[in-house]
Amino acid sequence: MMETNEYDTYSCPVGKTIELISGRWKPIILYLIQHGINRFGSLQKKMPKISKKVLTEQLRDLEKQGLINRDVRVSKHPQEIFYSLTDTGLSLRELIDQIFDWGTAHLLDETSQKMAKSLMLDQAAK
Amino acid sequence: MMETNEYDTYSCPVGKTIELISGRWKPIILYLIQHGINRFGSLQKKMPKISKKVLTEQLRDLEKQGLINRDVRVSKHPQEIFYSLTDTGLSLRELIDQIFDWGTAHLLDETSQKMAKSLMLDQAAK
DNA sequence: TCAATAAGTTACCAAACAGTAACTATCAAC
DNA sequence: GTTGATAGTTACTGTTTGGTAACTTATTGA
Repeated sequence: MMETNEYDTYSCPVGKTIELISGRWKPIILYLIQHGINRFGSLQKKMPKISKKVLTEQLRDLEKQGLINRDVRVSKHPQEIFYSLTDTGLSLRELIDQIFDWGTAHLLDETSQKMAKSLMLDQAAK
Repeated sequence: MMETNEYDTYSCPVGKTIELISGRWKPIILYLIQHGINRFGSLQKKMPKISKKVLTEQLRDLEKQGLINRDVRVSKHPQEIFYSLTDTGLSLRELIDQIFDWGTAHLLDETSQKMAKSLMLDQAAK
């Protein structure tokens, strides 16, 4: 077997996958969109600490990466924009759930444990 | 059910888990250590593009995070240092394998596919 | 016509992260 | 006492990421 294998970040599927969701807010955004929070404004309300600029950036990224769709309804009063998960985005969410499970099992401080519980109720009610 | 849930990156177990492995080289380092590449020098040989500084930083990080052990053998000629996975590190590797599977299934360019095949041989031979 | 709402954009700033190149410390063998 | 190996450290630089605050565009309803 080849002993001279060389490893680089550019050819590592793990690194590339993590890149997809390593924006500070991306896992949360994917989670919220999957749960029907699909407007710019309602996403902002759920994440009071994110700025418009960064929210726009991360949404554009996710769109470019093929994880979400951006649909404009021009027919309405002020134009309305709806975000939704693509198939790839949905399958990635399943992976993120596994990451979530590992995290709640291994990272034990009070804040994240509290969060974990409230999220798990949501998961159970899916 | 509370509709006023607010989401923040500091209380998200997914974000925290991803932080553990979001150093540019960390998934690869964990992979190599698990496969017996456990010396500073041999790690460097497998990742020719990493600098000593960054390799040191990432190893120190992984140690602080409780994912690897750093053992010094002073008895020997030039002092020898051996890295190994902790239990947490090992369980994280299993998660990383799932991320790996998702990545190889969904990210299809030639370089990563080539890499994927060679890594899968290794996995099969575990 | 003027305020309100939705969904941004722009300019600017600070911290985090990755990288290069040169230098260091320790010991053993020659 | 100098060379070579192992495992770093230091100083400096450049890029990426996230953040603030103010401004913009389009449309509708009072």
